[in-house]
Amino acid sequence: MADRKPIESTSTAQDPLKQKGLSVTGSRRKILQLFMQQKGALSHRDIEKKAGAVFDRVTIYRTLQTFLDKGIIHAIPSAGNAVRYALCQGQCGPGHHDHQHIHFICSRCKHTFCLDHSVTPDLHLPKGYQAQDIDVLVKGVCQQCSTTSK
Amino acid sequence: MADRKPIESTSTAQDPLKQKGLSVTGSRRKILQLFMQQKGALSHRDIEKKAGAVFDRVTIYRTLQTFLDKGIIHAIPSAGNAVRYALCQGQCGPGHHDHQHIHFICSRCKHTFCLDHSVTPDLHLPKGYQAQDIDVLVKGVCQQCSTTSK
DNA sequence: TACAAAAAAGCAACAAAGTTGCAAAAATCT
DNA sequence: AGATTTTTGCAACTTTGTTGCTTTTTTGTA
Ligand SMILES: [Mn+2]
Ligand SMILES: [Mn+2]
Ligand SMILES: [Zn+2]
Ligand SMILES: [Zn+2]
Repeated sequence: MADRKPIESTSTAQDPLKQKGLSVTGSRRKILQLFMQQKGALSHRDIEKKAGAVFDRVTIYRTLQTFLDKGIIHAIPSAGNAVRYALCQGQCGPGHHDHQHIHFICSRCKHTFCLDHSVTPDLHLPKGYQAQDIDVLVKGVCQQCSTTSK
Repeated sequence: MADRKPIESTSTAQDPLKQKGLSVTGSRRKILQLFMQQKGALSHRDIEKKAGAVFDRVTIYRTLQTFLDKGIIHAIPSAGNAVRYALCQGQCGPGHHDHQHIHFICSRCKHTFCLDHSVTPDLHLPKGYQAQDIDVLVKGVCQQCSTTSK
């Protein structure tokens, strides 16, 4: 007896990963935790840095893909080559994402935020175009940056 | 005399490149032409393929950057790693882009379109957030794909 | 038209981002 | 605790994007 401590599970069944039907591993725990500790969205690169050199790059890619598949995180498009990811709010699940909020990209601090209480507006599309999914990206100055300094 | 044919210039001054203050070169001509022949948006990759192996990859990157700077094309964000580009409509210029249209990404044919006569809607943002620029991305089925077949 | 100056293209080398197959390790199930 | 399934790490590779430098092309001017 004495040590063993498989992965440090609080109780057992109410693990958020378990609930989504995922096995609980160190990298998944850590990456999920990073998202939860974070106000803004994270890129693959951000995670690599924040996690330290503990996990392989490939593991991070695969974990992000798994989280996407299970409806735990969603991808936020970007010009430039830096897709970012953020936690889903609740109605998402395996193979099914449903987001109605706006994404805000601060041109000062460069962070990306989910504006959780915003709603994507109704759009008028030309005849023949059928919308399935809408992403609204707003670039500007975030709350933090517009109050802090200048 | 006989041949020389510097770059095949129709008349001289009314070249769209000249008008934007750019020198006229083979790659700029060709790439601009590709955009004009095209209904949808083009990625760097698309251009590489359509241009054949005539131009160096680096030249294409630099040409795209130049066109962006001069307000000739605009970048369309994307999840996944494939930023696309499309011609600007007119009010754009050096260091200044102003677009009010919606971008439509067809999940069937995978093409990206500028919906030129659409308008980005007014948004209600939380207090403290100041919008500078808005991108609306709609994923769905395009006109072509929704009439053609099925 | 010819020449000098300025700009762009091509090349090479590199950096960053993303993918795949496979063997070892860890998590789960019984 | 042991067998089974899943995930991880590693290596090798592809794709995408960047930078410095030299050669070539374009442009403006004589
Ligand atoms: Mn979001
Ligand atoms: Mn457009
Ligand atoms: Zn900010
Ligand atoms: Zn289509």
